[in-house]
Amino acid sequence: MQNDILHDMRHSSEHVLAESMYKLYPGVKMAMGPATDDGFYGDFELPEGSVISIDDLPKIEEEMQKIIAAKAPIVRKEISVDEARKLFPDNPYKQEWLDEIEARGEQVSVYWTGDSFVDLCAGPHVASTGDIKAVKLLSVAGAYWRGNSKNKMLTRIYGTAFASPKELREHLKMLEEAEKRDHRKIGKALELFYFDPSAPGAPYMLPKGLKIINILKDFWRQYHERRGYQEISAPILNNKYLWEISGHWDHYRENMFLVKEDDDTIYGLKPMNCPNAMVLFNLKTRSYQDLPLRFSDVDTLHRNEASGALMGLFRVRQFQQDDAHIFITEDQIEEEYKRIFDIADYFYKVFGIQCEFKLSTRPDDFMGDPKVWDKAETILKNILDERVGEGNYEIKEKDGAFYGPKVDIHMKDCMGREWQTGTAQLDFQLAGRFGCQYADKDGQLKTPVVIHRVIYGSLERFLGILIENFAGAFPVWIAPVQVKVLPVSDKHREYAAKITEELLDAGIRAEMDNKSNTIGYQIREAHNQKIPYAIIIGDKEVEAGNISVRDRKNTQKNAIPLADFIANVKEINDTKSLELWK
RNA sequence: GCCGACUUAGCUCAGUUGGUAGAGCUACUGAUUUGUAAUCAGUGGGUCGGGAGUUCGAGUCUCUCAGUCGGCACCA
Repeated sequence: MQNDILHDMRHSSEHVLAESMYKLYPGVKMAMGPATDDGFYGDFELPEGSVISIDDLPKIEEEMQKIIAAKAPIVRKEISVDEARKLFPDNPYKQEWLDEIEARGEQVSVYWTGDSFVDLCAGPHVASTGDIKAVKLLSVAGAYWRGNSKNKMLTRIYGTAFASPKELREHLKMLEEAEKRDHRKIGKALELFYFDPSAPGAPYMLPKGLKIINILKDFWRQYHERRGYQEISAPILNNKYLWEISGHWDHYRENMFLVKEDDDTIYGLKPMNCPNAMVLFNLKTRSYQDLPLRFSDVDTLHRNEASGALMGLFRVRQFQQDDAHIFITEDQIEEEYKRIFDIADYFYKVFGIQCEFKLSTRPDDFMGDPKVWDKAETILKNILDERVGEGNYEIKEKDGAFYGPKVDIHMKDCMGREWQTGTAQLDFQLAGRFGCQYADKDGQLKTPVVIHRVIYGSLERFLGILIENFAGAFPVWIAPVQVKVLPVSDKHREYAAKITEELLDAGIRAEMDNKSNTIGYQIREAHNQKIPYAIIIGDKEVEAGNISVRDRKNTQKNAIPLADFIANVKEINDTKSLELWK
């Protein structure tokens, strides 16, 4: 933890919150509550019939301020389990904690706030409630006891605390600013995509949003074809029996959209592309000399995600992955992973977006040969150590899929929430289930290993990430409209139209409005739409036969030849530069 | 799916303790022909997410369904 005192203050704030809750809601049961990276929360079971909403927070905060103003000492006491049990006679949550502490044979510690409040807690804390300098409650949510949906849902109150009111204000201001980058807001303002209540979780792509998706796809396609990937396309609907073979019917059916043709015939909308890639592998007899065999595809997938899980473009029910399934021998794992990392390195460098790598290792319910698993995990670790650096990536122990270990890439949204984008998963099982085989050098038929991999993750989610990272001001090569041509008055329209045509002929995405608005209005619009360049055409430009450019960062270049501008945009575009000028 | 909240013109939002809806922008029309972040005037446009109920009367209260938002759970 970077700042221990801040962390302690937040933890103590949580105790003050709990004490306030006991005062305001007699009968409430405090379950638990920690400090987090940017605040704290407390989970409570409210008395029968009570509800807390965000409107109740000021009242609770007021109570907290009283406790803070009293400068009550916060004191640690180590006591026996029996003593502790007597302190929380009516609280099943604390009793459950105590059961576990007792089972582990650990020392019980409690923290007293003055003599009015006590909580079971390992600490540490600040010395006095007076040390809490600035505290604010932020939101109310539901949360399952111990994170298990089979348990009772508790009421969680989120808050944060800072070393000074100024820092708290700055933090709140920062949150406010971050919200403006929300891809759902920008997507609406820039007319990129739309969600209709008739299709929850399934985005409509508007012309500009689709333009971006297509640019991402073109880039992906071109880059992968050059690196030995062969693109395929496969059915969206497959008969149930295919999903039985793949195992999805047993393990993923509740997340699949099913289509019933008649009582005996059920089809499933594909939630993943893998089974179809297996079908195509089996189309003919494969040789070891065919491997690695790389099938890529961007088919549309459907997953019936829980309604509460949906979130803009980040969590959808219909999406496209920049998918690929690579068939390899066990000996080719290292080499192929390196190739995938080469691609991933380049992609993420191009977009200039921060990402984090995570390695997920063998779970308890794994399938296959543990020796093969160990070898594969070692290979992945070594590659990550080399590429990302030892300690610079997270190892999620036992978090791999039952069929193989995986490397995931995560990116953050405007509010700091993490989303998985890329992933490269080893699969020792699927090819076997489909009876995929290749003839090896020795003439023996062997089952290939499969790598499932995506770089963007889903195009929809990646678009969301791009929007939030650039706040809608996309790099030139991605911008749906790169240049807006603005005539000062109607008499300049003819020349402006000619300029627009020349830009379009040069392969630059340019447009001009048919409406006659003042130049000030047009500049404001172009700026609000985050269009990289606005070309201004007035008397001077018509006379001199040149153009004036104002970019979205308000850099102005007057009276420059159109050819020079075209050359600039082309170079910025071709090099995928994040700058506006070369 | 679970907990809480929200859903008013194309968009962003106002609508006091229930008495049959307002603003700005957009759109349309007219005038203006404009030199760097919104030219002026006029005209349209909602029955207040859907349904049911309470009431003499509901955008405003209750129930229900849907969607959305913040979390939780889920995330092959």
